[in-house]
Amino acid sequence: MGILRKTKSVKILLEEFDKKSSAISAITLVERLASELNKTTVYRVLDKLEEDKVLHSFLGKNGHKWYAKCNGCSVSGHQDSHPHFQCSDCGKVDCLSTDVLIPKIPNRKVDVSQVLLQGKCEECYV
Amino acid sequence: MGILRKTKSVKILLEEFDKKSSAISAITLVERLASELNKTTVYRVLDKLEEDKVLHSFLGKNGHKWYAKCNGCSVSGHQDSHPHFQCSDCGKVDCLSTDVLIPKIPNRKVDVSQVLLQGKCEECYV
DNA sequence: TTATATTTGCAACTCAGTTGCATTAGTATT
DNA sequence: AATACTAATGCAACTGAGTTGCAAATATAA
Ligand SMILES: [Mn+2]
Ligand SMILES: [Mn+2]
Ligand SMILES: [Zn+2]
Ligand SMILES: [Zn+2]
Repeated sequence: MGILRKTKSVKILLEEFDKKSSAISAITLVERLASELNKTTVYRVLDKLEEDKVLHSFLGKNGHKWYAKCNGCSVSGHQDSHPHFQCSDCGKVDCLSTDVLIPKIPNRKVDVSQVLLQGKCEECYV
Repeated sequence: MGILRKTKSVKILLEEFDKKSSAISAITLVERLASELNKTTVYRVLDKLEEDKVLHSFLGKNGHKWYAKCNGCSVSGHQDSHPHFQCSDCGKVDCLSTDVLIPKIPNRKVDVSQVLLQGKCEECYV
């Protein structure tokens, strides 16, 4: 059922995602907000913001959870199947708008695709 | 430095991968072999078999570790950047030989790509 | 202002994976 | 075949991301 009330926790978390457009790991949010919010609350609010399609989540290269703002998404149409890029130098993670075409796989029906690219980001790329 | 000795543990683990060609999660191996091998040993031998390019690893949809036999890989040329497919029905995970083409990403240098597809496998696909 | 349900904090838990260390067992040498 | 050497193993304890149950706090509607 998602977010029902505009609580302090919701506002604090949304502010973090307004500050910059790149993705933020749950771990980072928990430690960055440790003085204001409880760990459990952070995880629970992130969950609900995802249900509400305000954020979307994916797994980074260690299998840890990352969240990013949904861009072209509404409740009617949710577009979270884009690739993500994690910089091996600075660790920054971004949503990519470039489409990765998944070819037809023989004898299989593909429903979901997760693409995580790694390399150097714009700032770290000499 | 990888595997140096042909121990009982190495043989037991390699047998599991000879039985069938699909990938096996570390969790499954730990519990399946619990009566013969210690959990720590399973993880350590898997690590070394990967160093030796006998196996390769990747993360499944929950961020848990999976291993599969390397097919066209030698020590000189290791090809582990193929896509993987996890069946949402039966849970089976396979290496795919179909190539997923990663387009050029503006201002970024892509070194590694992880592609995990989910859907129905050949047996579960009606 | 009161009533009600949602949200929060806390502490304890889960579980995949790791680490330190003493013991065991491959392997090469005699 | 016995010895010495070192890698590999088992065990127990640990780590850390994420979860759960429950009582207290707080947003919202009446
Ligand atoms: Mn994204
Ligand atoms: Mn594979
Ligand atoms: Zn970078
Ligand atoms: Zn299946």
